[in-house]
Amino acid sequence: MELSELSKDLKPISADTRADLVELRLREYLANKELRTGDVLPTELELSAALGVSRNVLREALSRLRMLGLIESRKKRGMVLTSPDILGSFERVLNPQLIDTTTLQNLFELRLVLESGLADLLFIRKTDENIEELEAIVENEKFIDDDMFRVNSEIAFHSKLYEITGNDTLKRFQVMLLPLFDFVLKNENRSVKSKVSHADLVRILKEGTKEEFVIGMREHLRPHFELLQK
Amino acid sequence: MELSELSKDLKPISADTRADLVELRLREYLANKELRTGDVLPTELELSAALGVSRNVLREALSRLRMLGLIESRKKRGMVLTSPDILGSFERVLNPQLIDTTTLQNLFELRLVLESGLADLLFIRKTDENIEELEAIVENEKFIDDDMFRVNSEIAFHSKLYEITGNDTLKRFQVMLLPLFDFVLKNENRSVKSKVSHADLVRILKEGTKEEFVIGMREHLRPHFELLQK
DNA sequence: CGAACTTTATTTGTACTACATAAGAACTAA
DNA sequence: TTAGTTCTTATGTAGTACAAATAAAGTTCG
Repeated sequence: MELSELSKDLKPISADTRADLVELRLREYLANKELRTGDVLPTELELSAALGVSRNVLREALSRLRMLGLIESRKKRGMVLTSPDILGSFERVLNPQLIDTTTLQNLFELRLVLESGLADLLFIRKTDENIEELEAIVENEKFIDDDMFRVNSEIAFHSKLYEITGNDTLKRFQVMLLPLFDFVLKNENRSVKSKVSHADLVRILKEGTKEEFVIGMREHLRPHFELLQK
Repeated sequence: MELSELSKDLKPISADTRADLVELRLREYLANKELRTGDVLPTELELSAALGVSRNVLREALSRLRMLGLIESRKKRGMVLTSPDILGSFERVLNPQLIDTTTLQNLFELRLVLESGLADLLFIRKTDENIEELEAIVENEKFIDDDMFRVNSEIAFHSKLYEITGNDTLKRFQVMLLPLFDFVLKNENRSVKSKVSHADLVRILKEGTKEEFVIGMREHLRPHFELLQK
């Protein structure tokens, strides 16, 4: 049984350190007090006194919040709340070597779900310029013979799709997931080709309907989904 | 201009503290040494000596890695690498009050993209039991008169869909996003009803084809997408 | 000899002190 | 009023000390 599966039934006994508790309390404090971006927090001395912990422990907790982008601290002025970078923390954790296989599988599925669902956003946000860029990528593919270049082009095409959505969060998310799927991409080229090519997708995006694109994209991704069914 | 937009062009000057640098170095260390789950790290004293910082600073950095779930530490034995909970850090940051409006919008779109793309996974993983549960939820909706209960049922239905995918990461992600969209759900009921109801979706899932479901789900979500187009 | 128990050594967890550094705030002088 | 200086305050960093837990070594007794 996978570790991630197991830990659902068998939660680790709460060996919480003071820093863990303080971090929790601080986040509760931020939420309950309904503090907003720009508001200033009490000083470290006040906080550590109120919480009954050493400044040391408090700072370990604050260090975490600082990493998450929840707070920034400036000398003399104190600490201020900031708008966190929601993907920043995610990025730090995406080490393929450490993520268990179940989660990797989940993320791969997640990517397929995302790409299947892009159609509507694409049709809302597409521009002539975007489509030309896609066409350029497809045009290049004709002359590619090398496997590595083919993978790169594969990535370029799908990346461009995300870009067209105009959704930066989505786009960043995709970029972060890319390195996780190196091994998948390597198998990809040897597996059966889709009936629907990149060129087909671009044509549909340019002249077809959303419905056609949804079907087309699903067909394009079909080989991946078939891998899942085993 | 939004803060998140601005900070792309105008990156904050690197006021990195020692803890920031140490955190970075440690993550590089983990990646470059190709350490894996279960491997043990040097002791705090060794690390702080090697990095040339006080144990204090080192511990602030370690505290971050511990929060991310990258490491766990046990007395006497030292620190061991662990498989991080990739969504745990995400969860800590999802404070609706702090997330800027652009990102909130992006996340809302992300949710729509996900639900549009669920079809394939649903058809791969659906079971008779699951469908019965969906039918039960839909059956209940008939007798609901209260707005709050309606919202809850709306949530229950869509949550169940995620559940059927059998993808825990996806499911957890959805649960985490829920509280962000309270305000959207409140408007939702007042907006135009979809032509495709929950009952329709269940029927398609039970007896129809994937293609029909994709179209149906898109139609069901249409009111939301129309809000985006403004 | 070996199993149960005790001691030791080591490593993390917490607290406290001290001082450096930056920067707002208050004050002073032209 | 303005420019410059000093004062004050809050964070950043270092170091020491000790508590707590526990793996490992050592000891006792059957």
